[in-house]
Amino acid sequence: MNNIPHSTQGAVFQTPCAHCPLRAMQTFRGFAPEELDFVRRLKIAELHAVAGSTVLLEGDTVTHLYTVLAGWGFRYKTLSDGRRQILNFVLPGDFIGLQSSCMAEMRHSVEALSDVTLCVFPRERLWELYRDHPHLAMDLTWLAARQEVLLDDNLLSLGRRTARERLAYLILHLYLRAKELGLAVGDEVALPLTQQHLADALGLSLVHTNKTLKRLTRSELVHWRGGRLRILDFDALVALARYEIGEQPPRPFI
Amino acid sequence: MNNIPHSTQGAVFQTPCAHCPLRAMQTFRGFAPEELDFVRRLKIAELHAVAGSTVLLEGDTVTHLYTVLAGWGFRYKTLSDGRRQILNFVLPGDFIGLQSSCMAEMRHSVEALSDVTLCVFPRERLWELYRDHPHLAMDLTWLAARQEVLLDDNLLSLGRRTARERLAYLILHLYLRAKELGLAVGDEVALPLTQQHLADALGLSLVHTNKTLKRLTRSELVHWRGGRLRILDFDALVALARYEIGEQPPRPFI
DNA sequence: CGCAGTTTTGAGACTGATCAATGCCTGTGG
DNA sequence: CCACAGGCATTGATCAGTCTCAAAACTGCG
Repeated sequence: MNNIPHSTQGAVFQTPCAHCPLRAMQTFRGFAPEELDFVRRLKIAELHAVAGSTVLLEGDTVTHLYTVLAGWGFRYKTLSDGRRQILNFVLPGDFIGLQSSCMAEMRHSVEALSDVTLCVFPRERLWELYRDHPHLAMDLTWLAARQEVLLDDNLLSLGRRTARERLAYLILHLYLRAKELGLAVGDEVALPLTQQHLADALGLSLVHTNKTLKRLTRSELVHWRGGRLRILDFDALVALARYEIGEQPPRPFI
Repeated sequence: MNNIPHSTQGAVFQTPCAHCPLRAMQTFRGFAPEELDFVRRLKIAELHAVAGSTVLLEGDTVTHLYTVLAGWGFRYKTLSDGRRQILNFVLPGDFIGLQSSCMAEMRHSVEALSDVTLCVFPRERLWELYRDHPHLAMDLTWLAARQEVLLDDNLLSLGRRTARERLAYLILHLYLRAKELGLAVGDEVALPLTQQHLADALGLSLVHTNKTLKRLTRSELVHWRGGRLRILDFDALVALARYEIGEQPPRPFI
């Protein structure tokens, strides 16, 4: 009982829900006391995934649901010959694993980009949430709907934007999401990505991604050095990407 | 009161929920009596959209939710210069408009491909559904999660498949969805699409789509004539597209 | 210092885009 | 019954964007 090992999926809650770092943020909506209480009891563990590790694997049968507490990750799928497509990036507040409730097997994988902390919820207790906390249930739907909006945007990008526009779009997207979570310092963010990740998210080759990024750098729109992204000309990026800035009411999370 | 006009959005329910054509299908799960009763009262109208008409427009503030009862449509987004991307196709049983519950404005449009019949639900009563019918609430989440799975697949296609593979994938996807709904006769389906629609769904130009389709026809994989699609070599298509056939439990719908 | 992973660069090949016609149906009006 | 218009499908020629291959230059780290 004593001397609990420092395992990846320990029984110890390093982060009590009452002091959830997400709740402190302005972007996220607060909980009613009884909701907080329920979520606290729903959380059965905290998972620490090391940078580069696979959190979920396509084909797995998953019995847990996760909320990202801290860190960056990405969802991806691969074709049988190894071609990989990053579907989107996973940031704090994102809910992972809902798909497993409608598909027998996981249809995508999730990998940690940085060290990632996740709250773990047992899938079989999801029913309790729906039964006793309709408000939280709506929040889950809200999160799913938001995912869909992001995927739609991405689809438009892959289908109809040129490489340059696509990269500008992705950069803005990442920057704005990071900023929303307070991860940006002025016009600068630390992105734990390699250009290979960008390429796989953009549906481009590594080489062409590099050349495109170089062009964006040379025209003084952005600056990318060793994982630090700096937005030099926000408006020009927005124009280039034809970025639509969508207003959102405060986000829920679980 | 008599002589009710044959309006697009009449107050008359041509299709009572008790005899919903979807319920008769094997793919869809049944309702408990009280659920059926609730949904029946939730449905406030039936909308008939003529082929080619716009059902929902990006930027609109939408106050209704819809279930497709019959017909084909598609969701799409456009860039400010007119480039259009079809996000996915909408078939009977699909639920439309959930996104509006998290975004102030619609982030995509929906257009009818054939004449389409939709059940109309008021958005503001969604809360009642969550509060009183947790089972239906889970169904909604299920539907949203399934959407996400489809979008993920699509994203992989646009990002990493070649034109040929992409087309094979889309054709299989459409065929299997139609078949699931009993819209296929043997290896043949009537698809109310032009090649322009295919192109916009695939992220390709019209010309290249045509040439690619021609190649698929010449190699005896499919046959496409005036809106009729015929699968000539299913296995070869599956292999070409690297199509993953995912098993699904019986679908819910609202 | 040397390695492994990443970024950068150049050259050439190829996929898919664009432009420009032409052909093919189907419905309409004379 | 024919002429014609409008929407779609088809084709060829050329062009541009992106990919692949190959190699070199960097970077952080043990």
